[in-house]
Amino acid sequence: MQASFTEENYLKAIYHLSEEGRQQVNTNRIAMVLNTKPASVTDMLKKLSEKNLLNYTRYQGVSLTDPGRNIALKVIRKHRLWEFFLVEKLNFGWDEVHDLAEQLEHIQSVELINRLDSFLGFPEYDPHGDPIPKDNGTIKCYDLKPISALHVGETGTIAGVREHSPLFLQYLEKMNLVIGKKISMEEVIAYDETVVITTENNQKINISKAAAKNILITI
Amino acid sequence: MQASFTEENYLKAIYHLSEEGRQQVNTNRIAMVLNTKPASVTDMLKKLSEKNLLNYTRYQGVSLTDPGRNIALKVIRKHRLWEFFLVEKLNFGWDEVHDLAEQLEHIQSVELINRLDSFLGFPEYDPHGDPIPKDNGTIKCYDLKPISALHVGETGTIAGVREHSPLFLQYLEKMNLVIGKKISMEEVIAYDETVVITTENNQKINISKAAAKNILITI
DNA sequence: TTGTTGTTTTAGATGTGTCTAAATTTTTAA
DNA sequence: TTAAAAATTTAGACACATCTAAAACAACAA
Repeated sequence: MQASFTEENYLKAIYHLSEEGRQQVNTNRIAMVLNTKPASVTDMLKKLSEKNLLNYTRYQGVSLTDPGRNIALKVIRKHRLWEFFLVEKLNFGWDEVHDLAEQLEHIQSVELINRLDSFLGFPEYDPHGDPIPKDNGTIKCYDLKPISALHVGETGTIAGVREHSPLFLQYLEKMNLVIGKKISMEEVIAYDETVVITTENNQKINISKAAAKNILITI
Repeated sequence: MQASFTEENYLKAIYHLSEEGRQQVNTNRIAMVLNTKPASVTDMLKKLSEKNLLNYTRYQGVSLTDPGRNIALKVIRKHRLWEFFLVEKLNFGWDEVHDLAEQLEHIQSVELINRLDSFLGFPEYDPHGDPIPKDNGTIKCYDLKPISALHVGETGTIAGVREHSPLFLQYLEKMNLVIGKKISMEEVIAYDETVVITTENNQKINISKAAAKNILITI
C-alpha cells in the first residue's frame, strides 16, 4: 500500500491525535494540527477511507485501520531515526530538527531506513525521549508522567517532552532541564499552580503549570 | 528564489543536457530524460522562463540563466553529497544510490547540507567520480576522457563514469573496473571496435565500444 | 520554391490537494 | 423538546503538473 506525501501526513497526524486522547479523532482537530481547513480534511478522509486506511463515517470522526496505523508507524520511525541522526551525527540542537525530519520522513526506502538504524546503533529513543518504532511495527509504550502529576516530595528523571516547538525546547535547554536530569517536586504554589522543583545540585526552579504538563518523567 | 520539486528536476536535467552537448537544449531531449511528454515540457519551460530561471523563445530551445544554473548546481551538490553519504556511511553499493539521492536532493535546508558536507569531510568527488559543487556554486571542471579516446599503448586511471545505470555500474564492479584502477590501452579490434585493455596485474579485458565511451580516465 | 518530415506548441482535459461559501448534521443549552 | 451554536460536509472553484490530439513551425530535399 503506497501513500502519498500528503496522505502520510494525515495518517501520522491522526495517529498522534488518537494516542493523546480518546479513540475517535475529529475533523477540526486534524485541520488544526495540519494547518489546513476542515473541508480539505473531509475530502482526504473520504479518500483514505476508500483506501481502507481508516474507518470513517460522516459526522462521526475517524480511527485508523491496521494498515493505516502501520503506515503511520513507519513514518514516525523514519522521523525519529532522522532526528537522532541529525542530533547525534550532524550536531543539530534538539530544538532544530523537527522541520527537517518532517521532510526526511517521506523518503521512500525501507532499505535506507534500516541501514540508517544500524548505522546509528539501533537507538531506542529519539532526542526528545520518544520511542522509535521497530521495523516490524512495534513501539515501546510509554509509561511516562508529566511533572505536574508528581506529589510533593516525589522524585523522577526527565525522560521526554510532550511538546516539540523550538521555543519550548530552547527554554528547557536554557534551564538545563534536559533528558536524564533527576528532579524532585518541592511544592505547588496555590495561587497559579506554578511548580517548584529541585535539581540534583539543590537548585530550585519555578516552572509554569503549562510547562510542567509538557515535561515527562520516569519514577 | 524557491523552486518546486518538479522545477528543480527540470533545471537539473537542463543543466546536465547543456553540459554534455551544445548550448541550446531542445524540448524532445528534455522530455526523454525526464520521462514525460514534449507538451508538458513546453508548459514548464514557459513557467520557468517567467520566473527568469531560463531563457526561452518558442521553437528555439532553452538555456539556463544564472539564477537557474545556481539552483541546478545546488540540487546537484545535494545529490552528490547524499550519494557519498549513502556509500561511505551506510555501505550501499555505487549502483544502488542513484534513486535514493534523487529523493534526498530535494530536501530543503542549506544548513543541513553544509553540516552533511562537514560530517563527510568535505569530499571533492561522489562515488561515481563526479565533482561535488561547493556551497558558493563553484564546480571543478572535469578534464576526464573516455577510455575510447586513448591511443594504443597509452595509460590512464579510472576516475569516473558517464552513465549511472545500475546495470552498467554492476558490470564495472564485476570486472573490477572501479575508480582508481590503472589501465592501459592494448588494442582496438577493427571488426566491431571492441577495446582491449590491460590492468595492473596484466590481465586483459575486452570491453565494448559503448562501455569504453562511458568509462572516464585521467592520464 | 514547394512539399515533406520531424519538432514544437496550443487547446482542452484529467488527477491531486486545496480553498470559500453555503448547507447539513450533531451537540448543547434553555 | 426545541432553538441556537458548533462541527462537519457538500458544491463549486482553483493551482499545479500532467496528458492526448491537433495545429503551427522549422529544416531540408527535390
